[in-house]
Amino acid sequence: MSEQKLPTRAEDFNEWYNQLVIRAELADYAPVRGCMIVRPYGWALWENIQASLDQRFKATGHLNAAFPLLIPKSFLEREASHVEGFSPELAVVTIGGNKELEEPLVVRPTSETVIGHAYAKWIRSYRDLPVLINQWCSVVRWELRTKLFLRTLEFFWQEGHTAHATFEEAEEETRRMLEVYADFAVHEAALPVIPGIKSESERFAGADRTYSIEAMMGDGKALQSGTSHNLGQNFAKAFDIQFLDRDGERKFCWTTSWGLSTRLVGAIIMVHGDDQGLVLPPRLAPFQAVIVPIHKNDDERAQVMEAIAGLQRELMAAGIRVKLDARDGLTPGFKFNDWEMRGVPLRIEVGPKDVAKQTVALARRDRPGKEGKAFVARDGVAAAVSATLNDIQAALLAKATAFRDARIRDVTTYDDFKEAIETGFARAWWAGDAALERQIKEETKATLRCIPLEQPGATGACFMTGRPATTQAIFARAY
RNA sequence: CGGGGCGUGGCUCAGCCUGGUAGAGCAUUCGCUUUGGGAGCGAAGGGUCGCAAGUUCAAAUCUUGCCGCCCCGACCA
Repeated sequence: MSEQKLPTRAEDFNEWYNQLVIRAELADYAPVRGCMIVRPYGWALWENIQASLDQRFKATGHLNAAFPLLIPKSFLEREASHVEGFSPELAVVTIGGNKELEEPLVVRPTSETVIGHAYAKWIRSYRDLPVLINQWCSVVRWELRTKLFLRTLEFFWQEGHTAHATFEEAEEETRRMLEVYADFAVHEAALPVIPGIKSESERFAGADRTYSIEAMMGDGKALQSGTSHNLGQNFAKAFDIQFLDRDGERKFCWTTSWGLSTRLVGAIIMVHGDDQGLVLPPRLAPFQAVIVPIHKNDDERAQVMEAIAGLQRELMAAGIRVKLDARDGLTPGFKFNDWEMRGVPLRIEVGPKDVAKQTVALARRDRPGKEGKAFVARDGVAAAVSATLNDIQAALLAKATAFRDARIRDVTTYDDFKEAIETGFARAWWAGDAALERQIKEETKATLRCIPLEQPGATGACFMTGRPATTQAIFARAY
């Protein structure tokens, strides 16, 4: 339950976020630094994200499996850049059953290695390929600075791991899953995202190519919201994943991995939330509509609750996730604020006047105050609710897209660039290298988020080097 | 690891400077009145003051050490 106002986003975006996560009851701090307890409301949101993604994974031919939490430390060391990338943030188990272990075990920071080990055993022939497996799990990375949902020591995600006979197939898979993420982000989470490829310096440790979807948060900063890696033959060589091809030759597989985490919950909060609290996209909201009964005495209460019972049945039958707030002793006003904090897309008020007039009041979360409130006929209300939820879903995407586009600036000079990243993304022709990226980062805190897949097609002069460039890149400060 | 802040009922905090019976608001429980935008009154329960040592007749308060958490920076999904 929430009793006071949040800081506004303009006042202190960071504090707004921290308080909102706690007060909307999405998550809480755990007894261990940097760890998070995902509360039922937050988990319900994650479950909807899972269901929606899982269905897409299955539709593209993937199966779920479960690989172990503990991995021999030596596994991590087999792929040179992988160990270099992850060793600083490993949690290592050295004692088991009171005895020092012969070989330390790491708590998985990601599962390429242990899955690579399994694939080496399972894959014999080109007929075994492709292998398309996903797992839902949590992983641990010993981060220095943490923040609920965005960066915690343990986080929940899915990681897909596939093996293919050719580079082209692996690349196709990598791009397909990036497309799945983008489609999910746009159509389910109402997050406009920019799919693109990472520069060498931002690449996953052990990948040949890393793709990501980048979203703009409500403060103009970027959040990498899903990644897809073409691992080439790096892990196949490290774990000896070979197959006998049609031509009778033994060859190394081409593997991919792709992941999307509970960080996406953070994206939803920071993109759609407003000064009243959370705003959830209807397609993912644990409750799409909340019914608030209004009554002054027992008579009214009986009437109203009876009307609501029928209403609730009808909405549920129409497939709408509806919550009845029958809590005693709280005023309607309190409940309005409470559910606004928790981001329920649509509020349905039912009072004595509604019962008498055969109406209900619908209040849209995305349009505060009277503007978003409408009285509709009780008859056919399920259709009206469904239509309104669709409207809200579309409105959230449109609003977020407009916000983002207004804050992407095409820049041609470093000065313009510095100005652009104060409020959003800078887009520019780019022909620089890793050293220049590092310099830009040191001077401005902005990083190369991605080189968007969608390019204007022309050429231009790199905004830093002046050299001819064939692609534009997106730069921003990022979470 | 650097900088900042904070540890006192479930939560937010006051009290500490200047040592002397542990406080407030919110929450909880009960009662009555309320209920279309964060209700009111009355009563009640609830605290090893982060841990340890020291100073003192006496420590939430002073001293020293330790631990933990949050925020900002470097590193990262």
